[in-house]
Amino acid sequence: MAEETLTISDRIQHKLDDLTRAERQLALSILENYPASGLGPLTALAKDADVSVPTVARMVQKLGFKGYPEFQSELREELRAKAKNPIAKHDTWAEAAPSGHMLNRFTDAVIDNIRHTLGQIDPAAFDAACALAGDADRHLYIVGGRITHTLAEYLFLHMQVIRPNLTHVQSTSNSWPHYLLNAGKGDVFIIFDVRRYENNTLKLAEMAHARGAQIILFTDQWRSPVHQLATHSFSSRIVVPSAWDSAATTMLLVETMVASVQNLHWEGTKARMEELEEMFDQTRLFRKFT
Amino acid sequence: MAEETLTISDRIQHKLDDLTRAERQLALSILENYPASGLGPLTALAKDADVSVPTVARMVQKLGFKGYPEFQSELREELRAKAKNPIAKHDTWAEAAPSGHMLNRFTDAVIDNIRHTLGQIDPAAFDAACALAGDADRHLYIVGGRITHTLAEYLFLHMQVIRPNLTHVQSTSNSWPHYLLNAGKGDVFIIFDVRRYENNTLKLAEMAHARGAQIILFTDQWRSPVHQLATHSFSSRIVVPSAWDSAATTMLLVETMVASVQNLHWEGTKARMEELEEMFDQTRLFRKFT
DNA sequence: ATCCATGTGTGATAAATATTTCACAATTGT
DNA sequence: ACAATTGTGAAATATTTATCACACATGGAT
Repeated sequence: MAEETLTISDRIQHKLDDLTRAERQLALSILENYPASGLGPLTALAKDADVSVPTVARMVQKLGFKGYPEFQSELREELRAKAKNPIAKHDTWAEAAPSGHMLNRFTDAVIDNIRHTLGQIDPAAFDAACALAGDADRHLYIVGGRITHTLAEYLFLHMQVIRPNLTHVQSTSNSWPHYLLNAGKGDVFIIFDVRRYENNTLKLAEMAHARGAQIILFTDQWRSPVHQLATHSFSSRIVVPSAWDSAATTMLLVETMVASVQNLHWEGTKARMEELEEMFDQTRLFRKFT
Repeated sequence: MAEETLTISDRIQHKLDDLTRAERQLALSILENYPASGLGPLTALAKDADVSVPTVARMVQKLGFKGYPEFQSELREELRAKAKNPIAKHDTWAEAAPSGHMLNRFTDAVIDNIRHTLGQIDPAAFDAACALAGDADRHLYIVGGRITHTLAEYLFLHMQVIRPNLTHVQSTSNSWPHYLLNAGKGDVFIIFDVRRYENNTLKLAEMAHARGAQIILFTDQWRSPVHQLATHSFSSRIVVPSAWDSAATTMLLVETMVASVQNLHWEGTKARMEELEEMFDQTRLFRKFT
């Protein structure tokens, strides 16, 4: 139960009555633009609140801090905590499980990854990338590595329904140079490369780039070296409590891209989907819906 | 347009390419819990990012600040401005995009899916499933369908490092009956089946079940018919604003399972991972870390 | 394989700032 | 007028910042 839910702001307000005139003036000034002003030097705060330096020093100790540095440090800690969970309602996700259960720890990390990742994405770049990916006049190559080829294939399977003229390339295979023979200016490569970044993928990207193709890169927070060649690159945070990295956030981006591209060409997509349905019916691949 | 819209966060990201390895590490650490960590003393920041003091000093100047104090002061100014501005909408994920943007709509849906899915999972069943999946005495078959085989393979690739004695089966291939010849009592099948549920997958599940194998099923909220044969089944919510369903939540469950199983057998996994690393080094598949 | 340029950490140090505390005078309200 | 509060100016301390020289590692080039 060591959980300290009292913010410094709360503590100040609570003590407001015990403070003297100048101290109250100072306290209110701190609350005025909280917490920024408390994070500057003591002198600046004093001038800002129009009180003297000793008044600040006195009040901070009156509030129970050992000194101004400690006060600041706790303010920062509070800020940290606040930035971490703006939607902290769900401290557990699998409510039946203890909060230390892997289900909750892992999900926490993934949600956090999503938040960080989305916060850093430039929507204009994303839209531009979707437009490129949806342009059927350009041949689209989708490239994945040892692990990421599963994501690449997932994207490929969906894009296949949306548009023609695309190829799935696995950078770890030794057949990819053949594909590049036909690639050229105006074509688009969607490349997946997360750590550990693969040599083959980089080589492939270099060749594609040399031929004038555009590159859309999905990578991680440390960014594959391919990003220097890429027209658009999107980096996901991928850290989770595991010996491996998480692909969930990248998957989210991929699916969002599919949804966006599909929106751009809804008429065509619809027709293609219906054709596909019909073919599935004929092959009896799926169960009739019951 | 005297409006200074460039946040320090933006500036850092923009300059990310010009930074060296240690500097980038520092920059990412700053962004990690922004802006709190940048408001503490330089020394603390250096320790936090695990870089040396001069590195911090060098980088802030590289970013165009006269010194660390100036950097901090601008950070505080930014925080002040942000707190003043009431248009801090926390209901969007990609803050730069309008709330109606696909990035935000899609992410909303996925988070919602995760919440619903996790809320309905029985942790005991999950743990039991992980124990089964980690039991190297039982042969493990991982089965996916037309789309889901990408998830199946993702799971397979990771489990392969954790334990021996496993096979990836694609239910849409016509070679799967051969695999079943060897399957028997005590073996485990992890099966992925989401709508539209595949006939082949059901048949495979029936045969596996008839031979006394245990089945762990990953399916969607409407549950594949396989669930009647399954020892444990986990259903994800998969609805998103798209013509397709989302696999992101299922991916989350899969990754969590990998992390859990890995925990059960950490010693063995560690040894296998090190062997794998060594083999990778020899094949030069990956770039050395720069 | 060897060498070189680059980047990085260490430890030390000087300079700059910040904090804390004094004593005392000025102010204020009672 | 008294007691409490506050500001002033200053000084002592403590901390922080900015550099430096140097050793060491690394990756790339020859």
